[in-house]
Amino acid sequence: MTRRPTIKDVAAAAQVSASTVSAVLNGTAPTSPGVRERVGNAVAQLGYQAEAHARNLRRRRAHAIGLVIPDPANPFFIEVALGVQSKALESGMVIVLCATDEVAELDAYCAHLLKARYVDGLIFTSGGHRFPGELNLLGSQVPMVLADDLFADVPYPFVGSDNRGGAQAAARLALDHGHRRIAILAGPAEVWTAEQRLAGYLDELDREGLAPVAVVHGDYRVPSGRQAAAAIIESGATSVLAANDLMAIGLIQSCLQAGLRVPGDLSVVGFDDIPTASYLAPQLSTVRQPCREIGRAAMAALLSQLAGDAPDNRLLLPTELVIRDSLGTPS
Amino acid sequence: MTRRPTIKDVAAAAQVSASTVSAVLNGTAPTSPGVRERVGNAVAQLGYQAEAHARNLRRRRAHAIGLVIPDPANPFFIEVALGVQSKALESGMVIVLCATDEVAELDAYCAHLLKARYVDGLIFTSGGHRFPGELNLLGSQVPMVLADDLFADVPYPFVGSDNRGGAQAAARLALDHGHRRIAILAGPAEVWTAEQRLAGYLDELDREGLAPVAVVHGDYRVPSGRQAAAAIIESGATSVLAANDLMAIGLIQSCLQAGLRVPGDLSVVGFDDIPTASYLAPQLSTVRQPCREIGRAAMAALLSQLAGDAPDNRLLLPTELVIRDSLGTPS
DNA sequence: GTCCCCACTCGAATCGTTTCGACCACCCCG
DNA sequence: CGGGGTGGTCGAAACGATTCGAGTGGGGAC
Repeated sequence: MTRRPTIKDVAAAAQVSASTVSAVLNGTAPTSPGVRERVGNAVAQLGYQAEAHARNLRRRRAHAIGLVIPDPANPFFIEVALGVQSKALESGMVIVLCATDEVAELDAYCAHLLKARYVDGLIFTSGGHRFPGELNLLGSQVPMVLADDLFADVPYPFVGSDNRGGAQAAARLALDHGHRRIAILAGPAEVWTAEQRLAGYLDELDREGLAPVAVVHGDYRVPSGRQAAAAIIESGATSVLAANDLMAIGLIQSCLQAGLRVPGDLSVVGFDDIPTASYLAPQLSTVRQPCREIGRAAMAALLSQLAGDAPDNRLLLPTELVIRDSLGTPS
Repeated sequence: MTRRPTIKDVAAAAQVSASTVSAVLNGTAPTSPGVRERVGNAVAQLGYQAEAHARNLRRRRAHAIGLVIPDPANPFFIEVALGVQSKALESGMVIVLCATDEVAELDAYCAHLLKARYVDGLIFTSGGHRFPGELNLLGSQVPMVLADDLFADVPYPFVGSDNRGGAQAAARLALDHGHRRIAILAGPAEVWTAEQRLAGYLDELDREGLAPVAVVHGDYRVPSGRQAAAAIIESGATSVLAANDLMAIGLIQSCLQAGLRVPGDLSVVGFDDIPTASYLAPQLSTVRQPCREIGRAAMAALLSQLAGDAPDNRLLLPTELVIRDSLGTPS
C-alpha cells in the first residue's frame, strides 16, 4: 500500500507515540536524544510531511496570507509581491494571490478568504484604488498591512517609501540643472502617494521661491500621461516632474509625436523606476522606490501583528534618485 | 460569546442536525424546502461560513493550486497569472503564489506545498527555465499543467500559443514589406518556444527560397538583445525577427545608440506584445499571444485533470499580428 | 531515607467539517 | 394489504494533526 504516511506511521516506525513525534517535530516539549534520532530516521525513511490542513485546523492558523493587488498592470506591484514572497519563504508562510482588475470581485474574494479562515491576514497594495468596502466592514479585526499607499481614515499599519522626500529630490535635480519653468504631472487627487509627491515637488520649488507653471492631474496610467501633454507643452515648461513612470512614458510619447525633443526641448523626471523606464529612448531619469524592501517589510509587519506585537504604525523607506537621459539643461 | 459560528451553531439555530446543514449547503443529499429555508436563514443571521481547513481535511482536497513563475521579471507571465486567477475565481479555487528568481528555492517550495497537500496541483510557467528536478522526481503523480513552454520529455498536459504560426506570420509581414536580407534574433537554444519560433521564421523564409543573413541566439532578456546588435548590424540585414519583445527592446536600444534609424535602417518585429512594446519609440510591431486565455485554459485543464478527466494533451491558441511602427520598407 | 521536582512520554480529547450507514415515514404498485 | 423503493434526516465515525493533563522514573536536596 502506498498511502501517504501519517504521523501515526512515523510513531509506529520510531516506536513512540504520535504525541511524542509531534513534540520532536515542533520542539514543543523536551525529548531525549535517542527518541529524536529514531523519529528523525523514521521521518526521513517514510518521507513524512505533516498535512497542512490537519495542522492548520488544530492550530487555528492558516499559515497563509492574502496578497491583494487591485492594479496588476502596474509592474511596481509585481516587485513588491516578490519582496513579500521572499519574506514569506523565510517564515514558512504561504501567499494567496488576490489579483484582478475587477474591484468588487476582489473585495468579495478577500472577505471570503478571511471568513473561511483560509488566510490569517492581508497585505494590501492599492495603487490609488479605493479601499474595499466589505473589508472595511470587518473593521480592524483583520490583521492587515497597507503597502505603498496609505488611506488616511483606515487604522492599519503602513509600509511605503518616502514619497515626499523622493519628490523633493526629483525637484532638486531639475532645479540643479537650471530649470525654472517647471510643470508637474501629478497623480490622482485623493491618493496619498500622489499628495505626498505633489507636496514634495512644491516644497522644493518653494525653497527657490518658485511655483510650477502648470499642475496637471493624471490617474497614474499611460493614457493620462498622453492626455496631459498638450497642457504641459502649452505652459511653456522646460521640465516636467511626473508623479509616476507610466504617466511619464505617455507624456514623452506625445511630446515626441508633437515634434519636441526630449530632453532637448522638455526634460522629464519620473517616479517608481519600473523596468520599462530604462528601456525607453531617452532612458528615463526617475526616483527609485525600494519595492522589494517594501514587500519584505510589509510581510514582516504582518507577521509581528499576527504574533500579537504592536508593529510600527508607519514605516517609510528611503528612495533613490536614478539619473539617466531624460533630463537636460533648459535651452 | 463572540466565537466564530460553527456548523453546529447553524444546526442548533435551524433545529436540524449538523449533517443536514452540510447536506443543504453542499447539495449532497435531497432536502426539503422548509429545512432549506431555515438553514438559509440561520446561515445568513449568524454569518456562517465553513472553515476551509476542516473542510479540506475531510475532503482531502486543498481547493488550491500553486502557480509557479520562475521568471517574474517577464510581464508576459503576469498576464498569464491574471488569466489563471480569473478562472480560479469562477471555480472556487485559490491560487498560491510560487514566484522567485531563485530556482532551487522555488523547487523545494513547490515540493513542500505538494507534500503538505497545501495545493492540489500546479500550473507551471517556465519561460525557458529548466524544469525543476525535485518536481520531476515526483513523476507524473502530481497533477500539473505546463503553460506557455513545453518540455519535450515531460509528460504533462500543455497549454500555449501557436508559436510557429505566429512566427510565420511575423516573417510573412517582413517579406511582404519587401525585406529580403532578414536576420533572426532567436531565443535560448533548447527552449521549446524558441525552437518553434525559429522554425516558423525559417519555414516562411524558405517558401521564398530565402535563408536568414544571420541567426543570433539570446536568452529572452533585454541585455542579450543589446549584445546581439553588433552581429546583426554587421550582417547587413534590413529587418530582424526577434523571438521576444524584451530582446527586441535591447536590440533597438543598441541600434539607436549606434546611430541607426528604426525602422528606417533596420526594421524589427518582436514577439509577445508586452505592454512596454507600445510605449517605445518606435512602437514595436509584434506577435500577440493570448496570455489571459492561456492562463484560463491552463486552469481549466488542471481542473479537469483533478476531476479525473484526461485533458487534451496539447492546446495551442492562435496568435495575432500587431502592426505598429517598427517595421518599414527596406531602404 | 524521604520528598519533591523535572525530564520525558503517553493516551485521550479536540479542531470543524463531510460522509456513511441506518432509520423512518410515506407512497405507489401489484 | 404487504413490500419495495425513496425522499429526508440523523448520529457517529472519520480526516490527521496538536495539546493538555497525567503518569513514570530518576536524581538532588535536606
